[in-house]
Amino acid sequence: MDHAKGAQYFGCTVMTGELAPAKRLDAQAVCIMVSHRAHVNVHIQANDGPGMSTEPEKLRAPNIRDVARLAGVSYQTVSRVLNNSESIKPSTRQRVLEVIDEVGYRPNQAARALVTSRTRTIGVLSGLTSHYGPTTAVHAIELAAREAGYRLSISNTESDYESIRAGLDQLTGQAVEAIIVIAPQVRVYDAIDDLALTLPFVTLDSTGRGRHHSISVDQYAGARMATRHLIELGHTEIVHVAGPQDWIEADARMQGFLREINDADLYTHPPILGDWTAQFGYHAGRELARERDFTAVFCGNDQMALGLMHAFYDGSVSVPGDVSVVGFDDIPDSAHFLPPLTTVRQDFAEIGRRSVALLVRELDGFGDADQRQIAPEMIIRKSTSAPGRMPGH
Amino acid sequence: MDHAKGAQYFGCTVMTGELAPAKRLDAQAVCIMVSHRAHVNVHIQANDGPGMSTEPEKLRAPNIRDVARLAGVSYQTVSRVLNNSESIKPSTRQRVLEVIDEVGYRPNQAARALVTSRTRTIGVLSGLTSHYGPTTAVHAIELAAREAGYRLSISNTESDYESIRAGLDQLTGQAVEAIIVIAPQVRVYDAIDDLALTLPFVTLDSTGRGRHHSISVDQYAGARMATRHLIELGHTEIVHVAGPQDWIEADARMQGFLREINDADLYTHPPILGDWTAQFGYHAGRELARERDFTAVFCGNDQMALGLMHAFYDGSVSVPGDVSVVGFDDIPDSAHFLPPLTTVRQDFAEIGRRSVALLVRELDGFGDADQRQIAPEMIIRKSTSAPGRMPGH
DNA sequence: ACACCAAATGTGAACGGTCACACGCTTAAT
DNA sequence: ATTAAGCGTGTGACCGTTCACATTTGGTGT
Repeated sequence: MDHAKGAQYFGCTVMTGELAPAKRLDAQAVCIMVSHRAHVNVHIQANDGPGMSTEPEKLRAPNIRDVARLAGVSYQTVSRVLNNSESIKPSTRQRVLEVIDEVGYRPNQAARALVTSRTRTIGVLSGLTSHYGPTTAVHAIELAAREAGYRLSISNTESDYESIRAGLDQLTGQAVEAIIVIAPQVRVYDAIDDLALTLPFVTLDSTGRGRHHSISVDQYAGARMATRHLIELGHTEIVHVAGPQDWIEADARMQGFLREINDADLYTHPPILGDWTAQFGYHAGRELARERDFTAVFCGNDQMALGLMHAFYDGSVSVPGDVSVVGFDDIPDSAHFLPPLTTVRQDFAEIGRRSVALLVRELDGFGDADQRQIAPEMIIRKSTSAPGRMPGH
Repeated sequence: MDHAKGAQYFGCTVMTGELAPAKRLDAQAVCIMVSHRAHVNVHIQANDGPGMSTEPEKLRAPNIRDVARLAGVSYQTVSRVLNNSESIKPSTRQRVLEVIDEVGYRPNQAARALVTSRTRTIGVLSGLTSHYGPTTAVHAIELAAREAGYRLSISNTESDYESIRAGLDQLTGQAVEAIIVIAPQVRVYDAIDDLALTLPFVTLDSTGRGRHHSISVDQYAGARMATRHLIELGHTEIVHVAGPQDWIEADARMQGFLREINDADLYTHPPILGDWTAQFGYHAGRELARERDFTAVFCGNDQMALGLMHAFYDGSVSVPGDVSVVGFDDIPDSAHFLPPLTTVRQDFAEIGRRSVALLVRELDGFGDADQRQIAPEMIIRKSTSAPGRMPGH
């Protein structure tokens, strides 16, 4: 015999009469009341949507036992229907589903999580979420996760160690089942190590350093492609405007650049370390426009290339007439820069999708996980040409 | 007397000997075992971080009762400490906190949500999450929500009714306590109405239509500012390249434009309806470059302005020499377009913050909620000048 | 008619917290 | 001395679901 106080059902208080204050009506009595109430409820619902908003009393959403009573089965049977159990007679399943639909029953995720200790949540630790790359990846991740029956918990972070650690802490505190790290900074690894993270996680970087999973577009290869493109056009004096030193991607791109320069036996201009912004690109461009001891610039991303070209325009340095410029990322706008930017495209959405696939396979034990490195693609537009030649139009 | 099977504590199986298979050790016995285990655990932890990863058995995280036993208090006392209850002796609190720290206890959110029926989650329904505006807003929302002790659940959506409805459905299914809608499309309202949404929600649009909360930068005013700027420069033939018709913001901007044109008694060029992308702006620009029956263009956003200027460049239409161009949003890159774009800045982060503040006040009953409309700001750069005048440099 | 097996369904406990209330111990007021 | 009030703490029930196991049902072989 189970107990309760007040016994509110679908917003209707059922008085318990002579019973002690903390006693619930016995099962039979409730059953009768409930049938009645449910009937009323169905009517309300017809005019009023699934909510029971018009009832004045504090309302209570229907639960699995309510459904069970109305369908004339046990709560366990309802649970089995919800979990697509094999051993349910089709007619029973049908009836239960009808009731579920009728009363607008939604399973309580918290209760489910509590007993299964599975939250079906993937945590995303992301830095610079307002930039194109991370943003696109997160979007793809959300879609893929939903597809696989997971939800997302996103934690934005600054690049300092404390913030990263706090972010990870927040996620684990929410009992996420896996983590995707899109804050590809060196310090992330320290934080992960320090927390002795035991759940599956993926980082979206290209180094493959450490024994953890990582999925990414091959930054190193992309940088080599970009640099080789310039070399093949005939450039021998190439400057690299790089991303922040503590970003893994920035480092990988710089390594690719240096390798290619080295292989071609060219003079190595010291790279300029930037912060990914167009603003920085502009400042760098102002400086560079003064020197002019180069004929091409490889920028760590498209935004910096944009700022750079702006500064070159202001300084009457023609692109690509005087100087060729290559970017990285291929953000949607870069096709419309002036001149349209030659750049290296990376498929952010794809890495998002793959990282989810990988984690889901780890968590649920099935699904496909493909190879890890994704090839970048060289997009040749109008910001590059052979050195010394005037622009195409 | 409470019961359990197998009684695993911190990953160590405690054999129950003669007891029936489903009986837990009595409290006293567990207490002893636990003290021992906890001791071991503390040692492990010192080398190994808070996790108990090295234990071979299936592990179980410490719960409130484990903490209570180790601290020599009841679980209720621990609960009170967790919830910052007033009536706890400082020394007791201290002791409990020490144990919590020692064993690395984290409260189980699912259990808490189950009993309180509060998830402390705010749902975000967002369309086009990869665009600058929504993205920036979401980022700010995440920060503000975390600040206020809420987490986010994000659902991305297409612009069709079914997708919007599915998104809302997903969020309510997760029992979010409130919803922020950043998919400011007309159909959103239909979906909201149809679902008879009973929880607090905010839309980030400027119409203030309906009786719900909405927080936004005043799009209408912004569009008027932009248009007036052109008029004041002396333009009389102004074209508007608008956003998609079903976007509330696009409509508001168009209304502002039309109003200003009307007030100045100018000829009304029929607006061109676009899709926010630079690509569309380019196509529109190709067409417009052919006509040339105007001297200025007001674009619904910066991206379209970018594409437009690209097309103008290709068509040898000088900006601002032949045609002035104004954008909307002031994305970070627009200061480095060629020419740098005159545009209307709106503070996406601020609307994100305010919407959270509003909801938190509604949910928790305190906090400050400021006025709803936020003033946009006119940013004058180099893409506008008086008609017929040659570009500034 | 019988036991017997599989399929379909039901029962009790548990998950890890919070809430309402009860209880014991001081201290101040009668 | 007796009672009242209040602080600090403990107890039992409950939130809504799933799990392990128990029980019923219907069909079959002998």
